[in-house]
Amino acid sequence: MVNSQLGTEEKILEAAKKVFHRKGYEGARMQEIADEAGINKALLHYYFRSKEKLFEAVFEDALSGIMRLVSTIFFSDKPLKDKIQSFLCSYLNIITENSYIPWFIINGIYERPEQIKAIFDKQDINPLQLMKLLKSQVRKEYGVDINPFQIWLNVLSLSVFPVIAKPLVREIFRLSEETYNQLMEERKELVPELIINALKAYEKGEN
Amino acid sequence: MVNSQLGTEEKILEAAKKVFHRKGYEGARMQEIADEAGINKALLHYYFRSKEKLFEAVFEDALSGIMRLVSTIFFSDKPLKDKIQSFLCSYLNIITENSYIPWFIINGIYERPEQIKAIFDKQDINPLQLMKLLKSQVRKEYGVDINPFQIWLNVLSLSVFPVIAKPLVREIFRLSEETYNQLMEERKELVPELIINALKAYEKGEN
DNA sequence: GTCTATATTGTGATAGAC
DNA sequence: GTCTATCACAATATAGAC
Repeated sequence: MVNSQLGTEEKILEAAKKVFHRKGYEGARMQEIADEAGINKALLHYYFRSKEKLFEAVFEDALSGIMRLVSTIFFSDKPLKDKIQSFLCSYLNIITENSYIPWFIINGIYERPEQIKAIFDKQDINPLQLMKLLKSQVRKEYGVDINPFQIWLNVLSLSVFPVIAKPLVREIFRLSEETYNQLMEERKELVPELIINALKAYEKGEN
Repeated sequence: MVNSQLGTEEKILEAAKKVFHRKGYEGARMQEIADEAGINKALLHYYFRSKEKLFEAVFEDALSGIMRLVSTIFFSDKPLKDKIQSFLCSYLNIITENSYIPWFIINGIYERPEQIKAIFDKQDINPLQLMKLLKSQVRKEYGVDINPFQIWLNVLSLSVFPVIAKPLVREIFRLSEETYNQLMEERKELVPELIINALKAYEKGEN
């Protein structure tokens, strides 16, 4: 049950986030969202018309959140290593309270590719700008020319995958919640070093 | 429509793979599987009794495939870098024809945690054995003591995430299928180097 | 705006003929 | 073993009272 201080629309949105984040579009049930919000199904349709529209609102919220985080950090003027570390820390802290979001976003494009593509088209942040910046920053700080998409894939992979695969990895190796969180904590140092080391190695190889 | 040379049970299983891999449990429809197999719904139940059981067969197949690949490569006696590279190459080649499998497996534990845990319990390969081997191999080859889980997380992250996130990344940056595949091809060299560089850097730092 | 009741369709599963 | 027909129920969505 969601905080009853909120207006009805907000209550619905908060409930919908909880359910969609956890179950995805196909797995989510309007009834469950209504229960979670402490209202009945009819009101969901009164405010959002359809499951599809409600999902859209939830997805847009999650997407804009992560995009805002990325652009705030990576369009700043800190050294690259600091950016990567800030991103990782902020990301992991957000995820602590909302660990289903990364899966939810990736899952979205598998479940509803057309709808999600339309949502992306509405975003105003230009991701190619970020790649340009990344490329020039690497050239300036490390004196090497590297495909920025590869660096970005590395950053995302090392940051996001361990969060998404957490339930699976925990099950495979029988790791406690605590043990796994400890691993993630260590990665806040380890991942930036890994990526920067690679750039430095490249730097030496080039000269 | 699946190859009509196969027996009915095999036809069903192949059709079920196609549909479940692509849509997951919740998104899949028994009707669609029947159509894909060129038979009717009743036969699905005749052979597999329920959607749950059919899903179980498909999931076990996918899981045992990837586990067999991992253990074949990592329990061999090649140098670590060769193992990582072999894994990445084999993995990416398999994925080329079956690009939904990584998502399907991770998604499974979000959609059906209890069922998937039971399937894991039936697997006979011991993953902790692999971590022990990894740890001792790193100590022998690089003279450093590192938490093998971190190394393994890095290998998996850098190999698997770019496959899972492919539809999303392609959409965000408007990359063609061809361009993205080219990126992946480059990673067959890039990723092993990245991981090995990190170990070498650690080696120097320790001495 | 919010509720109850209901329409409508989708979907897993089974019965029973052949 | 395979099919058609159908059940039983779940799920989205709407009608209409208050």
